[in-house]
Amino acid sequence: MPDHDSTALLSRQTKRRRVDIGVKRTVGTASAFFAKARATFFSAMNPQGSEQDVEYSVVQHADGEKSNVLRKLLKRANSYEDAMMPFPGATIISQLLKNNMNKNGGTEPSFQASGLSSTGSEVHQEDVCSNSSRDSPQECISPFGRPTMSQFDMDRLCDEHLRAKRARVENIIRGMSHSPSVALRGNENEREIAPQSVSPRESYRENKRKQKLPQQQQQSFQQLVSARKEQKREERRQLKQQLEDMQKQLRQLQEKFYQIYDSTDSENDEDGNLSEDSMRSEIMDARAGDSVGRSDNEMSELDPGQFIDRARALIREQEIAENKPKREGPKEKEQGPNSFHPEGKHLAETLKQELNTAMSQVVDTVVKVFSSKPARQLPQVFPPLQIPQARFAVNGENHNFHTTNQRLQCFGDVIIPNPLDSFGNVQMPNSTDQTEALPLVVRKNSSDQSASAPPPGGHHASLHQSPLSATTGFTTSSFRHPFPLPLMAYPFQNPLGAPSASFPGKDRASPESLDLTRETTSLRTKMSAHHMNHHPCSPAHPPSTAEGLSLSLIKSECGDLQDMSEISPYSGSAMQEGLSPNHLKKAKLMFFYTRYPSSNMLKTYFSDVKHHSSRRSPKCFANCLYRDHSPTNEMLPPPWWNMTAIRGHQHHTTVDFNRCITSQLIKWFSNFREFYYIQMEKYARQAINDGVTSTEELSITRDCELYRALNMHYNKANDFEQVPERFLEVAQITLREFFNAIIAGKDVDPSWKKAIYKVICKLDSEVPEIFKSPNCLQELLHE
DNA sequence: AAGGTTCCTG
DNA sequence: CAGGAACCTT
Repeated sequence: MPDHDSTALLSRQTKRRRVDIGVKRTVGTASAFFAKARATFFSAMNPQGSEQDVEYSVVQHADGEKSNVLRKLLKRANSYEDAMMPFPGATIISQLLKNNMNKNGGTEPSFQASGLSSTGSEVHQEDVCSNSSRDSPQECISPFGRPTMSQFDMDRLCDEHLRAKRARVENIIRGMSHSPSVALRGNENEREIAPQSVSPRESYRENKRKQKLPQQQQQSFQQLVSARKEQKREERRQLKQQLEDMQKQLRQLQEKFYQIYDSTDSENDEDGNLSEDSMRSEIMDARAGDSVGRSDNEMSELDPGQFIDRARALIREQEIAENKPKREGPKEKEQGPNSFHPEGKHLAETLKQELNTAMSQVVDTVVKVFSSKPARQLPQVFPPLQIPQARFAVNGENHNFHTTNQRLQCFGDVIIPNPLDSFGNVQMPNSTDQTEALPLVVRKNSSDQSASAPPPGGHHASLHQSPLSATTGFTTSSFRHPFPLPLMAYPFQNPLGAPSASFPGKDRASPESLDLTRETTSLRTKMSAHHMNHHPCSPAHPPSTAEGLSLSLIKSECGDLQDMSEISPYSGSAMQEGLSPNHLKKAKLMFFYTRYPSSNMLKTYFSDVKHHSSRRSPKCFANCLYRDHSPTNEMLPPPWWNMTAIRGHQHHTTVDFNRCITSQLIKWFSNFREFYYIQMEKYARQAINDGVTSTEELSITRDCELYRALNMHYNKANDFEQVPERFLEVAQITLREFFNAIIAGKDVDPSWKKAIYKVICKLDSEVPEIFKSPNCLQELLHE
């Protein structure tokens, strides 16, 4: 119970001028570094970044133009020449931006036309902003406002966005390059951005927050990042080498291709061959380095389902195009190529084979490079690489989606052009050049869900239809695969995923997913900590892998059978090993009686919860453990404080889990109060705005708006019909307190609400005995 | 030091 | 709703 003694309260009110009021505390070193690392990785690791820029017609427009994967590959060969050759000594970033400029130049300021832009630029922008501070947007903007001695100054066509992008990217890089060996930029621009203007306000804020630990983390992060960078450079060299070889091959193929196409072209001009015309123009476009922002836009705005459909259509079209380069009638389709252009068909076959072989090599090599790297190298900064592969496996197993051929085509046609499109957020940052097929995998699932009925009896079906009573089949299989849950959970807005990894875009808003959000998110806790209890590391994880996994990943990826079986809507009769959604519901109903339950009270009323286990997230658990065992009593564990540490201290878990589960209940009530008071303040102010002058006019009835809002929150299904009258009284008192305080102008005091809290906490009423029963929910809701 | 509370953020 | 940080009380 909070101390609401008046003197103490006074001192609290005066002393506790919280420095964090209205202040965004972004000492989130981990996330900042993660973001930086992501950015750097992208720019440094990705010569393909330039490829993105020059990879144009990912998907053809709706005007009927035929698509041809081969053409794109050929164009990419051109692109490499365009991108790499003219700037042998330029930095990657410079090339990247140069390409952007070329593409955007002269036309509209199409922000989305470039590979770095569309979603990518947003990512970068976000990163930079969050690196500094969200409260001072000037910091993000300031570099651009200054006169920049850009090496592209001469180019009048360069618009603001491009300079901004450049500055942002380089700003990120600068932040990363603590090691002198990584000099990714060196022109005058950096010097201008370099002195990071730290506003007094921000430095004040920064000083207020603890810095010790972030520094610790920074050091290890820096070491890891720089080590990683070296590896990446080496890999990049190798990959570049390969790509150059590929370029040569492709160029040769391209020449052959042109010859054939030109000959057939001249023979068939009378047909007004669309595909050939468009192809020629496309080639011209590619050579001119024009922007094809439109197709990029189309891509980025495609639904996952549409995306897949598009990709498939492309594949079909490509095959058709290759089978009948002459655009025969349907009847002659079969024999046409043979009879009229056996040579053409032969060449097409040869080209296909060679391309497939070449692409296979590239894919294999890339995958091999990454799979050979142990995930533990960069546990925190770079999440493990096994994930994409696991997803591959799951995908191949469940859907048999990609033949090698198709995968190659996806690789070449869809993914490479924009690896950081809207799905870039989902993927592991370090997998940009390796997990190309991932977006398709994920989208495949989503498209299955959204576009068509769920596969009968499939995992999706069971989870989708009855997520709270999932079958054993689901859970066992989920246990077999280390990382199935995000895939499974995708239809629910990836509820099990890390918050930062939510899928952007339209596919989030299906009604079902909205309905399920609340439940599923509350399941997150269950799905995680418990797994650690019984399967500290699933057998599929060698220890090194588990260590490499960030806690959040483990949290989101692991589930197990008991978790799922306990999610039954009417559980609560059996001894729970943690807090279930029903406990949440119960707690909410209890809030109608008590706003400030003591921890002892919570323990007695949630006696059916085994307090030796916890649904608390592994991270919390880890933090608890760390707090207990840290010599310095730091509140947060360093990066190395991970699964190993947890496993090493399993015997301490009883106490820790106990504490954690209680504090989770406490946290729930804290959250309830927060909502409650926010509503009160809101309605009090609204009443004032509505001209209410006397508290007498403020009353709370069961059909007033405020009550409905509260009831909606704590009794969503409205299946608890015994909301006590006392709650209405307390709510009315609270509302009037807020009203009076605001009228009196007390809300200028930062801690003006404390006085109200003091009043309200005395108004708790006794919680009925029935709430002590493990079956209280049934009894309460079904009488 | 530990537990609890609030504020803020995602 | 959870995580995290700061602050308060005991």
